[in-house]
Amino acid sequence: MIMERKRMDCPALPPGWKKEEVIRKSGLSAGKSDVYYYSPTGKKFRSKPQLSRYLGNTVDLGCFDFRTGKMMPSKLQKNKQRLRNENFSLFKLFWEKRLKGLRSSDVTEEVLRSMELPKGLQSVGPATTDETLLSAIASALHMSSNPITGQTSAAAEKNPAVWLNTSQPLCKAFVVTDEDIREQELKVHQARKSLEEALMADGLARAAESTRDTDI
Amino acid sequence: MIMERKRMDCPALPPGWKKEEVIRKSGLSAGKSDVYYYSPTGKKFRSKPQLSRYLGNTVDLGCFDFRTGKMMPSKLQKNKQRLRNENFSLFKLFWEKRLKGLRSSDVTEEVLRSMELPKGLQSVGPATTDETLLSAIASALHMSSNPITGQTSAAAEKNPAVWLNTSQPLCKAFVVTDEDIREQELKVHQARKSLEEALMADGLARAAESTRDTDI
DNA sequence: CGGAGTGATTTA
DNA sequence: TAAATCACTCCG
Repeated sequence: MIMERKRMDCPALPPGWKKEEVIRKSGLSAGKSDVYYYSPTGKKFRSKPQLSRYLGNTVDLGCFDFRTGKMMPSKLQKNKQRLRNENFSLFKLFWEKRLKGLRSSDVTEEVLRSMELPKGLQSVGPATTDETLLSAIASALHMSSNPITGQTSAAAEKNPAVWLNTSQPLCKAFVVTDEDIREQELKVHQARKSLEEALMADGLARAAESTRDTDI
Repeated sequence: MIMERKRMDCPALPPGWKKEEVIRKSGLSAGKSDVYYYSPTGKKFRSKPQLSRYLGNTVDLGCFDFRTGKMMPSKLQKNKQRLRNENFSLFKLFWEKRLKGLRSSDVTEEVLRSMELPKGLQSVGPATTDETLLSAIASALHMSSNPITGQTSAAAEKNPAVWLNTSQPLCKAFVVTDEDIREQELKVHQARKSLEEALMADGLARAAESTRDTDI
């Protein structure tokens, strides 16, 4: 008599959490298994996202392998990398959109309002802090002194957050006159200068310099 | 209003087949797209190999480009090359397996039974003939006088037909004594000699020489 | 348990 | 490196 559907203790989770593995008996996926977790109160969890939402910051599931129920340190590196990339892309989308809409007359006001980061930026991953994002901002301000061609891939339109050419701002490829160039450069310069001032005034630039993620 | 996820007719396939392109919306691969095909009965196909297996010899997908859904005559040359290589690898898989199981006492009998090629060898690609395979056999008998290391890739286990190191026989990397080597060499020599005799006796060697694929 | 959507792996 | 295939997750 085989004992299936047994709820096992799961040392990687807080005391009282149980893990269960159920083998599929028929169909195309016969032989595959589903893994479930049960909270101390008996609530059932069917996926890692569901588990993460429930546990929140009380447990870091970054390197938790849902299927085995064990911590896999190897996963940590990949997750960190992925989160950083997502943050960075989101930041650029956000920032370039801001710059694009600026006119020189309202740069300062705009920059100040920019300090409220959009929801998407704030909610990416449990380990994400405003500090990390601002660090990215500070970095980005100093890294591009190259020719600007704009985004050439059509994919950028559909999914700008990921498909941006990371060395180019968010705008389509364009043809411009010399006057256009001067005008645009002025706007960008003013916008950047104002942002830097705003950052300094707020003490945020310092925070950005001393972030824990030093390997960006 | 953008129309996504629309199943389009695909003129390159038989009537009733549809093609669909779906853009990935999130995650690391956001912005990339997946192409699917649907048979007249609604079955979904997610890759060219899967499609090929289903259509078998009823449609020649040699120059079919899965992503665009169109026939690309330029692909033909490459495919011919690839098919030949696959045939060749399949042959070696087959033959080395035969040799591996031989004992010197039953070499001749084994060789004669080997003339029935296994199904996998006979059904690869619409243009494949026994003649082509026998040509490959004849070639292979005379081309390898190199050090033998065996197959080192773990992938060879899963997909031997394609992933064989084409300069090495089908066996795992091994450690052997001098005696092992002499014993094995004897077996291989005898097996090859017997095969050559069998080929000659059956008139197959001639067929192998005059195959249409002269550019192997 | 199915299957669309996405990650992971392998290949050219 | 990017593209193609394959495997898996996750939620209905």
